[in-house]
Amino acid sequence: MKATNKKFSEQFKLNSSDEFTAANSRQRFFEPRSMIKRQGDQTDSVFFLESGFLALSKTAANGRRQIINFLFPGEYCGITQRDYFMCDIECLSFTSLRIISKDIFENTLNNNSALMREIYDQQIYWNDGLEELIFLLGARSTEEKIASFLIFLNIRQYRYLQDPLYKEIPLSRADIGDFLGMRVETVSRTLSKFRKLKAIKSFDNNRIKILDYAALTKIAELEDSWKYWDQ
Amino acid sequence: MKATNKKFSEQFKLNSSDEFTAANSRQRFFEPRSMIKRQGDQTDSVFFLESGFLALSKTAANGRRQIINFLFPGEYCGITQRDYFMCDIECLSFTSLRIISKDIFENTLNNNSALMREIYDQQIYWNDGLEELIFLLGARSTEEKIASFLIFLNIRQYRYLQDPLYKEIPLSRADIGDFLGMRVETVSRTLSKFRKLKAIKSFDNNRIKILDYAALTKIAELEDSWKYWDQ
DNA sequence: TCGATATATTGATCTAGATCAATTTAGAAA
DNA sequence: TTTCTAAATTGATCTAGATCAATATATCGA
Repeated sequence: MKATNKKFSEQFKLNSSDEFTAANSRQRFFEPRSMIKRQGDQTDSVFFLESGFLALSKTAANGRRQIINFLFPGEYCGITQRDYFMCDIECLSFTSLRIISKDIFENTLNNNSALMREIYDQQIYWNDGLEELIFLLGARSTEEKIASFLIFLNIRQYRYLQDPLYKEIPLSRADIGDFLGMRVETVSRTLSKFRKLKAIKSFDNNRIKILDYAALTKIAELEDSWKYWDQ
Repeated sequence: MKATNKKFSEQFKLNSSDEFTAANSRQRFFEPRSMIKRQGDQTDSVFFLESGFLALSKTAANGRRQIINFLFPGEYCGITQRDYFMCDIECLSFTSLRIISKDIFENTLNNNSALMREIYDQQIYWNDGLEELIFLLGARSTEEKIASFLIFLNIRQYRYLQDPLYKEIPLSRADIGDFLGMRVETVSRTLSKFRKLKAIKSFDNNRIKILDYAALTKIAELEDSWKYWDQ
């Protein structure tokens, strides 16, 4: 696995994946829109995303779905104190995943302080991001949310878009709405408006290109804190 | 400090605070509503909350305030990869705080794997909570949000309410609104409604007692995942 | 104790965004 | 290619919750 994963770990400086080899974990591939785990499943394994994009989402009893966050290559998921997953873990694109049993993950962590430190740091980073999201989902209008979201995705995707392997994450209007807490119609209307303003263009299927970054930033009323995402 | 803090660390099984003594940190006391840090301040220290309750909040350019989360005794705050705080850190009650310089915190962490593990675990727990919050703030109606919030606070406060030192967190209607993303009037109206249903009663100042837990749970449409908070 | 000031409650409107509905456009299958 | 099905767009209403406004209640200082 060290060999097959080398490209990603080198390119994105993700060393920790090297700790998990064919000997103590297994690799699996998924098609777009397939489910890796469902909410309520036991948290018996931890996942390392080698390539592709994931969405973590939870569907309420009334049928409304909330996307909690997106996962990018080089990130771990399934690290929790819960006994059961609170989210569906869903593939948005073709995905290559390393599956590590919870026990082995815990053991490796306890015996390798460098890895512990690395995953600890990633956890802090993830935390910072979740706080930003709570702010985004809270006190903001629809237009601000969508503008912020487009910038957010653009920044987080940036390094992958340099790679010929990757295209934009294929998100439906419903996905965007389920993330930002609004209906598809509202998403569509807002995107149409941005299109008329020449701030974005959409092409192919579900792909959005930002034409006027400054205009979007202005609509989003983004402030200093967002520079956190910019690396 | 080991001595003065003994009561809390014993009672709530918070050992890690013992790592930070008068020799490598300092204790400070705050009045309700005082600001410990403001958004934009440098992240030069980490805080350990010995007693009291804190709110982390961010105010947008347009004046709207979003409370990101609440902090309870025994929790750390200020652990971030950011150079500047994205939140105000505000006291909701009388507060006793241990202030640890970032450098010392980092050093101690790197030289003490048990402490690293403990803070790592707390970070995971915090993370789980943030994901729950994103769901709460997202796809839910006003009544669901407020009912969920009351239960959420009740559960998280439970162990402190056993202690004669503590009363309910003194939250204004504005605080609740800034957390759940609604206006004071809406909070007030919804609480009045719950009061008429005999689901809650309010007394003293800002204090709310749940009379009919089952009714609130029903309104909140809470599901399994919330048992996570219940410990 | 009595004002003075801040917060909570309740009522009357207004509006952003949800909901309902009708096309249009895209993608997949034959 | 044509046909079928799903997603996106656009328009017409409706409504939950915001906003505006008027008391009421609580807190604090003199």
